[in-house]
Amino acid sequence: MPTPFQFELLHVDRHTGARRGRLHTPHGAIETPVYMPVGTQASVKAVSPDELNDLGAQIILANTYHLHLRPGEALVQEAGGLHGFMRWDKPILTDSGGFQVFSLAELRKIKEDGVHFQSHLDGSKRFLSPEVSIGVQEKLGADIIMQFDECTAWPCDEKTAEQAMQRTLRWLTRCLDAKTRDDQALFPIVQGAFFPELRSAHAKAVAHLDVPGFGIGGLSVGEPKDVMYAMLEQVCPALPEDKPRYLMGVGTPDCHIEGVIRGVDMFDCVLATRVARNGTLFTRNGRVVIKNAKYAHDFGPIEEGCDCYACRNFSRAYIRHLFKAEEILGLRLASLHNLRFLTRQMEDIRAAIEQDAMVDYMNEFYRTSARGTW
RNA sequence: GGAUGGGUUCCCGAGUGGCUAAAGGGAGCAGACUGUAAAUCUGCCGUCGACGACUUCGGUGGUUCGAAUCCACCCCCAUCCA
Repeated sequence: MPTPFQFELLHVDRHTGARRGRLHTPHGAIETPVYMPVGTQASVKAVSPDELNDLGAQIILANTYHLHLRPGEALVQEAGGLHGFMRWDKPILTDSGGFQVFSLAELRKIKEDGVHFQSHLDGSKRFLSPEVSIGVQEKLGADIIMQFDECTAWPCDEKTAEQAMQRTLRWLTRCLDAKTRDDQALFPIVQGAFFPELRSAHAKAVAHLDVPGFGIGGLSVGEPKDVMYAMLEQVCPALPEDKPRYLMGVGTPDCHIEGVIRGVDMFDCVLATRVARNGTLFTRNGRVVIKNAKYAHDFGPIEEGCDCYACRNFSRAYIRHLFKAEEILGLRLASLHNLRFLTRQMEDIRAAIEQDAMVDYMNEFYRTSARGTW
């Protein structure tokens, strides 16, 4: 019986170093590399837990800040935690609210003690700190919880980056001190913006800690992809091999591949579901904007050979019609397809790593959808 | 037959002498979206050899330096009265 949150490194691709692993949690094991759908408000938008299960999702995210505001962690706890509340019995990861420090920039004020927010719902003043975030996350009851961090923007000057990094480090100590449950895994988050020295320094500063895994934050916030990849090359080698690495907020299929070959094990991203709701579909040949007139008479599936519910049953022409007519089924089908696309991508990546064939997988990927397509 | 109100760019609908190729909305077309304030947001939307030119506001003729806007006649639509 594996110890809680044990990470088994099952295989490393001989040519790229891509990792095939298994992370144990109280709600089951997660095969890595993994893509984790995002359900900010305890719901992956437009998709039911059964559907997530059917398309192969292993773990989903929820958000501390949003659930703290509504319905409040006390209610979720009363419902039996997130698992009981949203009827998802596989692993859940909650983000700490750190990203909202970044994305709700106009509505917050950062201090050493914590961050004062003005609620986007009713304008009321709210406060989030390492202690508050951990307290909320313990009530929400996810399997993996994240430290409260300070995420910086692109571009970012070095002084700001270092201050945010140092603060994130100090906040980590407070998060670890505030933590009381031992059935939840707390991941530190590596910051450092786009400065290689800061990135590796931060990674080294947390690498020795007795924590079950690591988040890599502050990336894919607008910087060129090559910059992000360069940062991963600083961070991953500095982290212990026997712990999972979670690249937060990424992303696109090509970023997943580039992340995996640099040693990333876990990814999450709203892109697939957001873009789906806006009518963009992922295919092996790149994005398909289904609303475009050229699909009006296209009676083939979104993607030939795709095993998702949408592709098995409906045509591009029909889904385009649903979007034009603003029928809710359209965005549901698109969401199901994109989520299946990414979960299948990870299934394929895992299989490729096991056979030391990650290079072949990558070459085939870039053959059908050239760099820049995404 | 009479009265009244109307006919505006694909549709609806502002505009009543120059600042009007003509508000606004819809439709249409295209783009964006990476730890979700997002079923959202942005752009285009008369034509062209396009920082300029040309053609448009039911039709014809007229007034005027200048008209979708004023005048005359005609055509059509709606409602009401006979």
